[in-house]
Amino acid sequence: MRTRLVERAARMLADREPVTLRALVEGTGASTMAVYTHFGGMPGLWSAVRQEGFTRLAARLAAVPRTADPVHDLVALGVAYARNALDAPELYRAMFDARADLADAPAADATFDRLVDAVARARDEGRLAATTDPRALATQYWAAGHGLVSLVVQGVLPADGLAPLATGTAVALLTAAGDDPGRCRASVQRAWAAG
Amino acid sequence: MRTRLVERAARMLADREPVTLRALVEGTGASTMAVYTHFGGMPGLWSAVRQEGFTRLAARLAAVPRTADPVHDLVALGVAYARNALDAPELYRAMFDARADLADAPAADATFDRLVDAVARARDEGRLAATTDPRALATQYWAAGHGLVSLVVQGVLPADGLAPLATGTAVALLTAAGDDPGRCRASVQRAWAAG
DNA sequence: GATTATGACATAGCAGCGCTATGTTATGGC
DNA sequence: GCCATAACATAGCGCTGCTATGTCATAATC
Repeated sequence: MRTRLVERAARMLADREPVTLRALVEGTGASTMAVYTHFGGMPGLWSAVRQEGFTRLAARLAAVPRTADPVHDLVALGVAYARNALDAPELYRAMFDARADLADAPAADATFDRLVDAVARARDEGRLAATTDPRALATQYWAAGHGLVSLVVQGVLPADGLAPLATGTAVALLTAAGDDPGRCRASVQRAWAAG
Repeated sequence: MRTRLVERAARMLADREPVTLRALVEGTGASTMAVYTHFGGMPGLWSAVRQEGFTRLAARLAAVPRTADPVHDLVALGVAYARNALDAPELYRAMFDARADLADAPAADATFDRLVDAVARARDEGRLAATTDPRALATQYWAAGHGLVSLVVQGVLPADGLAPLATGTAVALLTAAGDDPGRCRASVQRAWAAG
């Protein structure tokens, strides 16, 4: 029942239907109380929906294969992140909604650690400078990607402009971290072509 | 009356009070109808609040002095942008709220053009490569800044981590656009120290 | 095996929300 | 002087999330 409600909320979100208490339980056979017994209320439901969003994102990132090129893999994570967001824009907005509870942070941290690890690997394999702080670079990388994706999801930037902007920013951040410009650009473009 | 309601909404937003129709008009002497005669409803009020937010941002950016160093000025715009957001985080969130109407875009475009002009100047004065597309670089610059500021405003990133992350990203983007790394870093750090 | 405690469910109704229909009043043009 | 118009107030609608209360099935206890 719990999972059914969360999945229905995600479906309604994707269908751009307003997710209200009564509309949510309608069709499930349950009454409005189900939301309170399982989630304690609507904020609890939204928290569960965000967790679901991060779970789906984690699955996407886990599906990104590890190749011999760590920079390519790093960018491939970004591409998967962007595709995940654009495939379910309303869910992405819910994940980063202003009313989001910071208690949901662990779910986000797990996916972020995947990014930190990818940066650390690129550094350890010599593509990035040895002085690179994986956590700091991953944060810059993520924040830049989040900014671009947010603006696209919101309709401020056109979706077809995302790829060139994201590649430009990725190349800038990674070459600043010590990667060879030509090699970096090749890795980045290969990752976007594959995604 | 119009301006009074908008300013009161901004004040309530800053005070973290929920901005509801009845709470808004209470204390102004007006009734709930005032919101409908002046704004056509709550969405219209929010639109006006966002316009007010962009107006204040434009005033902040206009107050940034023009110096002999175009890269310094470019970063100074970013610093002013960040300070504006952190001084009124709820207003910033409202400006980029998911429910924001794209019809409010012109107000945002005006402030964005200020950034494009600053990039174009840096290019024209030889700090950035002649092939630099001011609009594209400004978009990357803005998206990265928006991503960082959004995460800080939301509490995901600590506020004291903003400066180093932002300087790192700015240096990466600007050196990738052709600026001399050492000179760029000096300009960036000077702008952050001044702001 | 009967009893009781517990959790999940349904029903009804609360206060609050944005909004609208209707009535009132003040201002400006003819 | 008359009236059109805009701005205001009042009352009430449908909806929201939520809670108080009642029902019922399951499981543990003696």
